Amino acid sequence: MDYLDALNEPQREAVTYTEGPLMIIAGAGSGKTRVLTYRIAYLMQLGVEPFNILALTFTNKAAREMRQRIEKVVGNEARNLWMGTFHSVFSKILRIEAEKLGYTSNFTIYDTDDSKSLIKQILKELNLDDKVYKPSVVLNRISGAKNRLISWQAYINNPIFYAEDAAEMKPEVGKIYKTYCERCFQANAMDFDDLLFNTNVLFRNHIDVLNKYQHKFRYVLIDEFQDTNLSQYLITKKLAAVNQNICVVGDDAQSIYAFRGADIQNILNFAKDYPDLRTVKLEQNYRSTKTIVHVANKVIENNKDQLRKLVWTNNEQGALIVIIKAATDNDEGQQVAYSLFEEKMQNHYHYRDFAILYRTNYQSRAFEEALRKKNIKYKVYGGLSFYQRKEIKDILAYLRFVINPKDEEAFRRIINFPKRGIGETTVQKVVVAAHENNLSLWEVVSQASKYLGKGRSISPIEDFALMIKEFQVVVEKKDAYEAAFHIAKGSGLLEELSEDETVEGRARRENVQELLNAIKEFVDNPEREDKSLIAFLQEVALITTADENEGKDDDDDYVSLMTIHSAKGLEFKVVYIVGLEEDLFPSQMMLSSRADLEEERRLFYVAITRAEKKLFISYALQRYRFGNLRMCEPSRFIDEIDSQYITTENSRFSTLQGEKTFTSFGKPLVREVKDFSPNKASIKTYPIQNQRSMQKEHTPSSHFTASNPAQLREGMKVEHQKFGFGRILKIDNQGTDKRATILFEGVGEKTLLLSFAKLMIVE
DNA sequence: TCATAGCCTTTTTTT
DNA sequence: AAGGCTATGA
Repeated sequence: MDYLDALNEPQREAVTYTEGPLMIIAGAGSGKTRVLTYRIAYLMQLGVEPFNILALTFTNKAAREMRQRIEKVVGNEARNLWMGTFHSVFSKILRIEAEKLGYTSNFTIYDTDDSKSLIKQILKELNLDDKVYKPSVVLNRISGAKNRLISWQAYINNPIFYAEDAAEMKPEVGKIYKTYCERCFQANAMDFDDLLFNTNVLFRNHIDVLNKYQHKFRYVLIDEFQDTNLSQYLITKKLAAVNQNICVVGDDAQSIYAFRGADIQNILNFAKDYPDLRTVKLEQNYRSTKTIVHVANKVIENNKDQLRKLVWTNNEQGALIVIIKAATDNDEGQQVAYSLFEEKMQNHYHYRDFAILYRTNYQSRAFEEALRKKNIKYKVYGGLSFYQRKEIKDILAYLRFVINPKDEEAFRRIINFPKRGIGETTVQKVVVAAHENNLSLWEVVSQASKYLGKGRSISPIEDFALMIKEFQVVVEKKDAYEAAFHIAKGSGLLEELSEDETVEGRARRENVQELLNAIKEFVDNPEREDKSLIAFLQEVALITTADENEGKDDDDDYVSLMTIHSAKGLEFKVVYIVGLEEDLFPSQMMLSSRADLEEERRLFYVAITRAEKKLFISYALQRYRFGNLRMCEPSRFIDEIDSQYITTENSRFSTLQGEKTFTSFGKPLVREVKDFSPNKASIKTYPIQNQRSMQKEHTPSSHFTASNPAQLREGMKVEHQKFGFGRILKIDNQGTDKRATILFEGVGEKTLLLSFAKLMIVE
């Protein structure tokens, strides 16, 4: 245990104080992961069996990394630790105990899309307007209730909730909640929140089960405690009730998931639940320069709700924080790319030492373009996950349905895809028959002649039922990979894709192949005990973008582009926090819905503290948002930074002042910057040839329509700002809109509205 | 049942 | 800018 010598005093205590409740307040960069790793290793070296330790992390990735690090200290015994996210650990337990709750162990996990589509379905049935009851808003409300352990029964019986909903003109939310839960149950499905909610129900109603796990998990650890919700906290509290060996690690200053039900009060109130709680504060930062630590502290000081602690460091003073002012979002991209390259050259850094962090995913575009132009390798994290792609979801839906034929969302997805002549009317008939006879959709479909009588639509339905039954036999007999391959082929999905010879089509086929490979890997992994298709589907349902394509790159030297949320837990030598504009960061949603900005500020704090050596902050004065150009004001957060730590010397912004000719999209433009004081900047850009628009006042625009739509003809080669080169396949002329279907190289077909499309004729 | 023109909405972060 | 939804006609 010589690793103890390398730790500072509070760190050592955090590792070795093993008996009784412990709270570790770990400031940013204070060596939290190290402490957690050693703590678990230490426990094991004291003789605690790995299967008696439960460690809950925030992401699957964090769990995997920690397991590897522990393995380095204690060897492959670490494999037997119970370690993972709340959702993954308790979905496994629920699978074992499913019958006790009236589910079967092959239950489906509904993702957010499934939940939303089910809500849409329910709205239709209840005759409610989905513009008033926006599915995402309704789901949020339901999710919030579940996370606070408010059942639909409690919700309906509580006049306060009804009043709240009525005040928002949505009095029927309670009814939707009820129906939603009933339908999930009928479908033998749980959504993300159910995994936690039902675990609570299980432990409440089945004391014997609770006892079993209480004795099994002698030591419980929770990482990122500030981001747990009430439902999660109560689970762990119950589990730790016997042994009282609960250790939570967190930092209230980094609580950034309130929108998902995380409750910062959990960490603020923890001491009340455990009077003999031991608290350890890790306040020495080993990651960042003095400048960065100072600035971070200063920013977070503006929040009222917090535990007292002072993060400090012995590291060097370090460089000042550089503010980059840009004219437009594209200019911001270029300046950041330029600065990043300079920084790399001057300091002999690698690309992997850099991160560009933004508030929303769509902001990545400008940076991708600029980096690509400079031949800088980058990787965008987040956005659309592999498992959210249509072709993947289609296959998964087939697999889900074969495993759990009650899965209504999967049913709706596959019943007529690939097309087999079962339209909406027929599906409606099935639904009605199912309701009348109190059966599941599958029960009706599998005995179609009995419940649907005669009719034109009956034979395709019978064919469908036969196909699924055959798949079920295959799943029984073969391993997960062979079964999945058989289903992909037998369903007609592979054939459907094989007809598509566009670039996109080929990419889809590759994705399907990759999914099949993933299943094969799953089956071939010797460390895995449960190789069933059910196990695979459960794991896949809980995979997030942060967990994907680990170590699949031949070359891992690239700049990381991601949202601030997904940057939590990571560190980079040089960090660019971009898009620091009012309405964007802090987000407009926060500005309008809540008076205080504390969570947005914590988000800024998290972003700042990712940086080790140097921090850049950038903002643009004009930006495309929701399809149109807006003027932006610099974020109030910039003003909150201690001005003695700021420099703007690197900014190229001053060079934009006055009139300047530059090119955009191949054409020369004049840009005129009149006034660039932060609050009143005005920038105009116009095409140089167009004399008339130069004389006229017009809306500021950094782009212009390069081609008159009237000049476009089918067969022409064109260039689009975003999609690159393409050829016009077809122009539709009817109606008020003109649009063109264009095949873009490497992108596939896009249909664009010509009055908006920024197309340039190439030949 | 299916394809499509035209209209309408979107408008944050993610297990 | 782009995707979803609906009415319409084949």
